[in-house]
Amino acid sequence: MSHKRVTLADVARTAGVSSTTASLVLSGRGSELRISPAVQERVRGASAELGYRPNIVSVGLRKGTTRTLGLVSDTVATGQMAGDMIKGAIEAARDHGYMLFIGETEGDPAIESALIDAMLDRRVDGIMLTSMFTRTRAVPAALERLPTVLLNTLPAGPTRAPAVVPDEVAAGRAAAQLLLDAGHRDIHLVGAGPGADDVPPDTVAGHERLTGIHEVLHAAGLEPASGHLCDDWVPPQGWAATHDLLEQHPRPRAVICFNDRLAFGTYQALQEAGLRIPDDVSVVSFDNYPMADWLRPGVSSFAIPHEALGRRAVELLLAEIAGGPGGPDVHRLPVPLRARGSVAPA
Amino acid sequence: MSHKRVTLADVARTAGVSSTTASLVLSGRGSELRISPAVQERVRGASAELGYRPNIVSVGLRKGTTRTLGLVSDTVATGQMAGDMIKGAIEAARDHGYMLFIGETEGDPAIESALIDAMLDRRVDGIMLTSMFTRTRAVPAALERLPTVLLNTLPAGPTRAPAVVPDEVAAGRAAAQLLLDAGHRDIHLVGAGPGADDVPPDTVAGHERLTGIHEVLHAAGLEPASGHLCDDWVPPQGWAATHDLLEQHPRPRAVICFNDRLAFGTYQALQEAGLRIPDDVSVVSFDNYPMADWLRPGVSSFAIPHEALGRRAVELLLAEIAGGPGGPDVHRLPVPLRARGSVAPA
DNA sequence: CGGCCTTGCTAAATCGTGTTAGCAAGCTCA
DNA sequence: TGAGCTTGCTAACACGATTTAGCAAGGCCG
Repeated sequence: MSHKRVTLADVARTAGVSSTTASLVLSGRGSELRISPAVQERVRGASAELGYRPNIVSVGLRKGTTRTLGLVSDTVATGQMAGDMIKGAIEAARDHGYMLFIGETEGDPAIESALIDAMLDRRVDGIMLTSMFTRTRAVPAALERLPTVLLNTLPAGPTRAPAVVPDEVAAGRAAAQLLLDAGHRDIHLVGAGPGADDVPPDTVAGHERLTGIHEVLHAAGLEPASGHLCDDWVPPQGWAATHDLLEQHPRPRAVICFNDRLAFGTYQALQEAGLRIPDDVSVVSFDNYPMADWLRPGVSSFAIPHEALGRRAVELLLAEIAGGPGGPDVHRLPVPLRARGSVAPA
Repeated sequence: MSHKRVTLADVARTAGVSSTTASLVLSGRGSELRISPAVQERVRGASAELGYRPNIVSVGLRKGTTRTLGLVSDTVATGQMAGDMIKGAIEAARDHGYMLFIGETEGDPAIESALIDAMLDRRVDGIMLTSMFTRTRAVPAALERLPTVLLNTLPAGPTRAPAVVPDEVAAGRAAAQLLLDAGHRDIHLVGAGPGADDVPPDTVAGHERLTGIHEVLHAAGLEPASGHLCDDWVPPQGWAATHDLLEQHPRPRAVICFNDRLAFGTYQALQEAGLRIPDDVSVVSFDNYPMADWLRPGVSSFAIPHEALGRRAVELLLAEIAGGPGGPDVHRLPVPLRARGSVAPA
């Protein structure tokens, strides 16, 4: 608290002009309003010399804009996904001179509402509504008049807000195609399937990945060789599902796991059964967690572009703030394959 | 933009009083300054009826306090650790009516400096300097006059800022003691050791855990049976280190892995060598990643209290903001054991 | 010579709140 | 009865920027 921050009035005094003049010069409207080049130079010099930085709080009061965005998430503690998505958002925001408030609702509507209020109290210029697993949700009424973007989330009802999500259907198609191209015909599913409705509740990813897989298999005149629904996609369930699979089909040749944690369980079960990857069984998976690299051999996995999702959401939000159209478009980002050693020809 | 937000002046007008009176009543100084109960009631009624919420930007300009904190991290994308620590900080902040700016430096001093400036521009009330792996760092001069707390980080030089870190020495002691209590005498180390200086550079956790392990072993008249330094604590290195270990000692009985990712690699190598956990080998580890639960059997691991660290940092910061002492104390939080099935009697 | 335009700058209002100083009315009391 | 006190409230300024309106000086022109 000792040193006071240098204020616009200080700059003006040093340059020997009024603070109006200083403000005009520093906001670039100097020439437009006929401030002489000599004075402009003096103001800029004083500003640089004193190390002047405008007080954004004051600007916020005057202009109603705070160069601040809010990110409302259901949880930020879901490992890599959360981290990368937030990282992308933070970086994109910083690139444009914005800062990010981050809040967490734990799925509680009361907390969410309080959080949104807290952000509105601080006059954020826009808000991103995020979920750490892709899902569908309604947009709170309070946000219909503030620039808003849905991140990793699809709107439940009609809304002005655009959405940014990974293109999971395409990823599902690519996963099935990858195995078909390797010559496999009997493709087992761990995590969801075999029917189109055999997916964990409330998860968009499961539904869309399965849709893509079905599309490609049907086009080739095939059905999944088997499907094993898991309601929580963690290694123990992947292990159990693969265990079931092996009882019905002792020598599977190709498995699609619905994410890398399931794949971890699948690896454990296959290895305990004495089956080698990829020589005996080919495995392909989704998410591209760090774990995909740590399994032996690494599992080929489709990488959700978390960082790009966060980045794109910020860019859409800034466009909306700048007065862009901001239609309720759904932006689907590609989910590229990270090939490792888990797929071999049939 | 359509509906204007309701302002203090609106409340005052509705209640038929001056905005001074409304301000006094709503800030609780009404009785102190002899506003009659009847008027106080009217003001509060009007405020509730209109749904008045003070404009924090304006308050910030007037009082210089924004009810906002900054969290400056080297990276937020390091999985669970980052997420939980940030989650703890966010929740503690919210509990006290504060919001959190989160920024990421990627270890670049220029970005860090720009980030701190951006937060100062927005008049944060205090800043937390965080690292996602425990390390030592200097406090930028710009922060010596703003309330500051180091989170998961120790100060390199003299500073006013207190620090919050996990008590890694105690965790190291407890790990060694756990194996000694189970009757083990030959204890192998994967990730660091055997000598006190055999630690990855710049990591406080490695150094302190090793110190604790040494303390307990020495007190029992023992030395580590072997030590295997890994410069990056990831599964492939854990696998390689354990591979080395098995060449020197084909039948190890007890292993301390310096984190769960190393333990993952150790599991892989032990299982490939046909050794069973815990019947043949006991394994204990640190960090308590989700992965610790996913290994079969789960690995007993010392849990870094990430959420508590974040929470405590916010509490210290708020105490400092409230004018507390804010001495340069180092707060060490306990690192409790999460026992699973990876340790058996010798 | 008086009205009008241009040039180059500034005074003052504004955003929404907190805070200091003080005012009007009624009461007390010598 | 009038000085002084209490009660209950408000006017006005401050925070630090932006923005609107406008002023003074000089030149031009009929």
